[in-house]
Amino acid sequence: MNSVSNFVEKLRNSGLRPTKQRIKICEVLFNTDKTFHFTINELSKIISEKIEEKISLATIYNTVHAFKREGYLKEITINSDKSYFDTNTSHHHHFFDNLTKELTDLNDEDVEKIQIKKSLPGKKISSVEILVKVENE
Amino acid sequence: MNSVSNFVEKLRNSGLRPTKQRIKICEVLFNTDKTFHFTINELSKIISEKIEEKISLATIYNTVHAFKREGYLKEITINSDKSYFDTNTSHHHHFFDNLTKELTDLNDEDVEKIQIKKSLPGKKISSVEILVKVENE
DNA sequence: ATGCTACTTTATAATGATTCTAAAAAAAGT
DNA sequence: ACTTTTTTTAGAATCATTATAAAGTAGCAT
Ligand SMILES: [Mn+2]
Ligand SMILES: [Mn+2]
Ligand SMILES: [Zn+2]
Ligand SMILES: [Zn+2]
Repeated sequence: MNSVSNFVEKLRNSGLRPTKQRIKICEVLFNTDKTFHFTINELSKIISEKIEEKISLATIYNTVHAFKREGYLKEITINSDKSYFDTNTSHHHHFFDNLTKELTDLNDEDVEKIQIKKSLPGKKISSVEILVKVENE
Repeated sequence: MNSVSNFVEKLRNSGLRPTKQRIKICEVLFNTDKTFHFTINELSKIISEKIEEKISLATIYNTVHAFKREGYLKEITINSDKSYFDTNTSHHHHFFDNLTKELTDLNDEDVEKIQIKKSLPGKKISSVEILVKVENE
């Protein structure tokens, strides 16, 4: 489904030249039918496991941030400890299990339409995101 | 409204003895009718401006975290850059203006009841929080 | 293809928030 | 007053992230 030409397009759109390292990063991020959540460190580990040559952290940070800027990745903020990224770029929400530290998608359709009855003068809403924290029953 | 005896109670409930430094921190946090949002660094600055003697960062961190643990403060996570705390401990949501970095309360009553139509097996919801990002009109 | 230039990668250093440490100070207990 | 426990504090350690600057590579024009 996602092939090198697709990665090249994503990189170019993000203002990045398609280098060997960046293509490798794309393979990990986009060469799957399932979307997933990751931290930069996890991504770095996945890359070093799957790939013979190592990619420096600086390159990974730069590439991930460029993709985020362009909208090919979303950043999810749960707590101040860690920054999570998401390859699911559709508008959606999250469950977070504080015990297992697991993030689960909560699709927009799975939430009754949210009505905000307050507004701020001179401001308009640019996004509404819900974080549902869960615990064991 | 909030006086020293009230601060002493909050400290004791949080497992802390009422020392001079901790009472000063309470005065900044709780000796006001308005609730507010702050970062630890901002709190540290406010304290050093309002008070002759200086309180070490370690003491401020420890005290704030003890209050959070006990529920006298809430932590609000907007992005991974900074950790915000909130003296408003009622269940509520937030507006965040990414330009001004300003946080504004959005009361529970100002949001139409949220219905989550999906559930995770073996898990129950412990909190639902909404973050509304705003931008200039 | 060759060379020129701009972009990229990388190792390493810097930064900044938070936490840890251990010694001095303060408070509590006897 | 003396002893023990708790607290404060300065400074060190840690850890994620960002910056730097030198060496490598890609794109483009000859
Ligand atoms: Mn924290
Ligand atoms: Mn970021
Ligand atoms: Zn997601
Ligand atoms: Zn608030």
